[in-house]
This record gives sequence, C-alpha cells and structure tokens, in this order.
Amino acid sequence: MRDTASILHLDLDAFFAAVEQRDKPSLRGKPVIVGGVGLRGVVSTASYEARTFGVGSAMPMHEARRRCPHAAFLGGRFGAYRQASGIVMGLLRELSPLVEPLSLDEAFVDLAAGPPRSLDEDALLALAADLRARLTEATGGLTASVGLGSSKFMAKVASELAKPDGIRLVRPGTELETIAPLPARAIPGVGPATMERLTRLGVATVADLQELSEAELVRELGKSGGEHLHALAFARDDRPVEAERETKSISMEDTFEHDLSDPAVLAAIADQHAAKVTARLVKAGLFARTVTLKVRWPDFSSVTRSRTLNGATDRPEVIAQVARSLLDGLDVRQGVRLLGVGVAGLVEVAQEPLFDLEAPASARVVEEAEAPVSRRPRDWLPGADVDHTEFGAGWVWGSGLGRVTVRFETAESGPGPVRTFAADDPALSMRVGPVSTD
DNA sequence: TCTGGGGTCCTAGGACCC
DNA sequence: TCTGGGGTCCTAGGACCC
Repeated sequence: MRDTASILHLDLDAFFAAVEQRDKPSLRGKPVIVGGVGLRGVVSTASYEARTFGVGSAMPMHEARRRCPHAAFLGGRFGAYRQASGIVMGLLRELSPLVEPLSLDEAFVDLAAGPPRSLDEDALLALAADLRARLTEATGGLTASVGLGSSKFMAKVASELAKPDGIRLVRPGTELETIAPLPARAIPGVGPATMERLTRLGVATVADLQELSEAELVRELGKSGGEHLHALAFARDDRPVEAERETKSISMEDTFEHDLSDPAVLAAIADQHAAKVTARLVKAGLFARTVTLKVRWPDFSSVTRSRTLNGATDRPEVIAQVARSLLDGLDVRQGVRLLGVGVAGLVEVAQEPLFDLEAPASARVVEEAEAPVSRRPRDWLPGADVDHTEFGAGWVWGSGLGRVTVRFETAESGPGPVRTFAADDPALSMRVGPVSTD
C-alpha cells in the first residue's frame, strides 16, 4: 500500500464478445455468446446484451441457449483476441515498463515506475481517461474499465466498481470505507468453497470479515490463505507489480463430446497432447522434468498422475511415453470424459541422462504439431473467419448437413448479406493471417 | 442433457537425508 | 517398551482466477 493511487488495473469489457461485435457489424447491439459450441461447452464471455438474460461466464452452453436462444453463439477466434490484446498491452507499456498482464484482457500497471509524472488524483484520472480514449481508437472500438488505487487489490476493486466502460479511483485513505460494504466474495481468492466456510462463520461482507481474528481465519482456511485474507480485509496489500513471470507449467487437455473407454484411442490422444505440449515447450526454449496426466471421469471427479524424470527433456517421444505409462496405470473402462497431458519442473537447459547423446527435439516436431490440419467439417466453427473467391471476407454463421452458411461483412463494411454453400465448396476457405481462427 | 481450458498457488503425507 | 527434528523433494488433490 502506498500513499498515491498509482497502481492501475485495466479490464477490457466483455472482451471476446466485444471483438466479435467489432468484426461482425450485424451482431452489434445484440446478445453474443462466445464459448465451447460442442455438447459440453461452457460460456467464455457473454456480451452485456446477453448478460441481461442471465447468461454469464462458466455457465454450461446448453443453459445459455435456454436462457437466450436468440443470441449468436460463437466458437471464438483467439488469433483476433491475441492481436487486440497485444495492441492494448502495447499502450500500457507506453505508460510504464512495469506492466503485469493477468490474461488477454487484464493487466496491472505500476505508474510510479514510469517516467516522472504527477501522481495526484486529477493527473491520474486524466491519464486514465486518455488511455481509454486511445485504447478505443487503437482497437477499433473496444472499451475498457480502469481502476486506480494504492495497491493491486484496491486497483482491482476499483476497476470492478468502474465496470462497464468507466474509471474509478479509490483515494488513498478511503480504502477501508470503500471495501467494508462489499461482499466478502469480492476479495480475490474468495471463491465458492471459501465463501461457504465464511458463511458458516456468519460472514457476508468485508466488514464482517474484519470482525474475525487472523487466528480464526488461519484455523478455517490454512496459514497462507488465512493470513492473506485477513490482510486484504483491512486493505493491507504490498504485492509488487511484476512484469516478468516465468512459465511454471504447460498443459493441454480435451473434454470429449462423449466419454471414451478404448485404451488404444485414449493412448493415441495422449500422444497427440504430448506432441502439442512438447511443441510449445520447444518453442519456449524450455525442458521439462515432470510429466502429468489428468483424467476426468464420467462423474466429473478427476485424478492426476505424475512422474518426475532424472533429467529434463524436450523430446516428444519421451513425454508421450511417460504419459502413456501413467495412463496404463488407470482403469478406463468406466469411461473418460477428459484427458490432459502437462509438463512442469521447467528449466532452460537440457539435463538429459549423460548416456543419451541424441540431439534435442528437431524442428520437425514443431512443424508437425503446428502444421495446418486439412479442412474438416468441424473447422466451420460458428464465428470463424472465411474467404470466398467471389464474395470476399465473411464469417461462419452456421454449418451442418454438408452446408455452411456465411455472412459477408467486416468491421468496416456494415451489416452484410448471408449466403449458403456446400461445406466442400472450393471457392470457400478458412481465412489465414493475423485474425484467423486459433 | 449439468459443469472448458489454461494456468497459479497451497496443503498434506511420505521418502529421504543429515 | 518403541517412536527426534528439520529441510527438501515428490505426489496427489483442491481452490481459485480469467
């Protein structure tokens, strides 16, 4: 905690949905839901129009469809989100070198670490207003909420209070009165399980939380969680903004449309996951010592099995072999809902066993994992960018029964016409380039 | 026809070592 | 007629975040 509100937290409003509305003029002002479009998908982001129907993040997609059947349901274009995010993070780095991204749509900035500037209230508010205006300009119409406060915690609380499309500064000295009336759930780190425990202790608000001793909270939540929560309840937070955070783990997992119970099929999927994870490992220039296999059962319970090797590796056949052997130790006859492979214990130098003189993973591995797959029906994900030789740029409105329906419009075009094609129409192709589907 | 995917951090028990 | 005590590593599970 410091005596100026010089920590900034920025949160892009309904980010994924907003990018879709920007690039698809016919969806502006309408409910848009981005998420998994399969049987078992969940909502990633709902536009504010969709939120008025009670649709929110992490909600099962079938529930979202029930609540808001007329919404546009899109699969998501991470290339486009990454591009927009990059523009925003670039603007933040112009303010200060100390920028800590939390995700594609969120970051902290330590304004006291930037060039010499006034950090008084008016100057900070002007800076935030200017930032928001430039952000909207640079991203083609996205909006962000900005919070300013004397700590990470207060900046985050402030941006939450500013939503959507606003600015909020919590004046140093007013932290306690700002947070006291908020629900305890508003404190980052208090999720459903912790809130359940707190409710049993009679806690509903942050003010209630302040009545509990640190010892009581430690007894209920453990040492780390209890001490941390007690401090935040009194707005005590001196965590620094950290620009560089090293990667601790890399993983890939997949929930299947239907549970799988064939060991050979599962082993093949484990291999594929291992190859993709290794490709990312190699791309990052890292080597891993621990391989983890994750399985979710039909009842949604899950188990993990891990093995730590003597040396660190970046070879896909090694990681795949370990994943397979971990899978061998599980009885999959009951069915498997999700299979994941991950690596941890990451280091920057190979520590292969000395007797193993083979070179680290070849470029071939990376190419294989990244090579574009041939076009299959499932590539016509709703919302994906396509090109037509005659009609130009458009996006997938829907597909099925060997057909794909496309709306031809772009961010600049205004609402455009809809046409339907055969799914294998050679005139139609997935768009490649910076805004392609990820 | 419930409940994604990519992460981080914490806890707890057992092995192992000095 | 027993059982010390830290520190570290590994494994497994769980809470939480976006």
